[in-house]
Amino acid sequence: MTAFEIYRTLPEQIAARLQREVLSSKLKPGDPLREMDLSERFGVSRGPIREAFRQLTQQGLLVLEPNKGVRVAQNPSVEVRPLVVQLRRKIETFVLDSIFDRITADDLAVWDKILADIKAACESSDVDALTEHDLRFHRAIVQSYDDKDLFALWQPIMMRMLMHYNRLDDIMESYREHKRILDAIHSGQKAEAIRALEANIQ
Amino acid sequence: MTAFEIYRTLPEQIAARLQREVLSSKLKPGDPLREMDLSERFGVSRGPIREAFRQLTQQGLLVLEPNKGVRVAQNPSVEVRPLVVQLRRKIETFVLDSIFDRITADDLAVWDKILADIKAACESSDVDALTEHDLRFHRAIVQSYDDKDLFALWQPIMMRMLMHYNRLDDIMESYREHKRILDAIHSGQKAEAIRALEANIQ
DNA sequence: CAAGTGTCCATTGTTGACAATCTGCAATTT
DNA sequence: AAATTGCAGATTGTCAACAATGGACACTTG
Repeated sequence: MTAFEIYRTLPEQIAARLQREVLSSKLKPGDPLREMDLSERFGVSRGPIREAFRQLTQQGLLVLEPNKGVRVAQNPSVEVRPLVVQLRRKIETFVLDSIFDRITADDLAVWDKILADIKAACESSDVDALTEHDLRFHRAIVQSYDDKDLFALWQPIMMRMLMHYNRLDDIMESYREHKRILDAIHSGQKAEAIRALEANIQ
Repeated sequence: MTAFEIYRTLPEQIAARLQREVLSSKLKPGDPLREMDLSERFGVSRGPIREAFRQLTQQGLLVLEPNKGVRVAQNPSVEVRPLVVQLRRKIETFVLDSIFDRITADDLAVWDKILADIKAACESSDVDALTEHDLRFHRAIVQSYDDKDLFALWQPIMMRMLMHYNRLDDIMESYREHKRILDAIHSGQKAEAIRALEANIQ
């Protein structure tokens, strides 16, 4: 189902696990995370846990208060959310516009595969899986630009949009939106692809 | 000269010191930072150093490679820089537009004080001081919106624009640009203030 | 009884020792 | 001679013990 991913370091593995739990609302905004609990759970000392906390804080999923520990971040305020949407649109459309003529068959094959995962998640109404593959889809596009700075700026914006993913009444609509993007790319319609991408980001 | 700032934690103090050295190009892109060197220099163990590294990595000033340590980040690519400028404009104009009618006399007094520091830096052609006060100026505006998410998204964008601050031939122009912003705010001209702010961000 | 003070306990902050990993160079092999 | 392997030193990764901090609750004090 999900592509096998390699994590080089212990903290990365731990951060990935915790990321899932936050994005799937298994961990809810405001929930405290205690270093010792997690060090027992993962069978490591507190050092790697702290490093994982650092990574997730950078992504905006956790907030850190000195001497008080970390908590799951609150959702962005309703006032700021429209701005976050605009920022993400600017970045992702910049990427798609820039790379459009350099997209390879390999790129598309990967994206098609992720689209299939999105479809499967939608058909089984698995919201958590949809969130995960939605993230994979857009991350794959952004990373195709291959610029560390761009990715570093995009990631915390994306994370803030993914927290509590419940925009759609009809979950299948998410599949259709992503399919429109890839269909347009397949047929070389740049403007239409960008339009479909923007429509998906809201 | 510079307002006294309180840092709650050891890593914050260390991060602030290193931030200055990166922004003033005392530390240059690609320079490696070794944990043990810094732990000796600051008289602390490696733990707080690592935490400081984490904060600066989040800001985009350092890049971390597992098992290889951290280096000073490279400047953003010329292709990405225009996008970074647009993102920063979107955020700061959003803030100014949102808070304009709620700006207090206290806010303005603080901003005027920073403007005076900018003026002094320009008059003495102190580029490092100008960078510092330029950062303080815009940070003060963004923080007046009082939203953690907004600030967290803005900071790494700002940092990437500040690395190697050498946009201007005439350094005094920086003072004039900031003065135009505050003049417009003082006289209640919102549209003009936003225009001046956008002109300053490039 | 309200406001302030002190103590205890849970939790994070810091440290130094040890383990794992990477880099550069020299010895070896083909 | 070119490529590969195997050390040795430098550097980061991990750990467990100890110190410092913050919050809750009981206690004093007016």
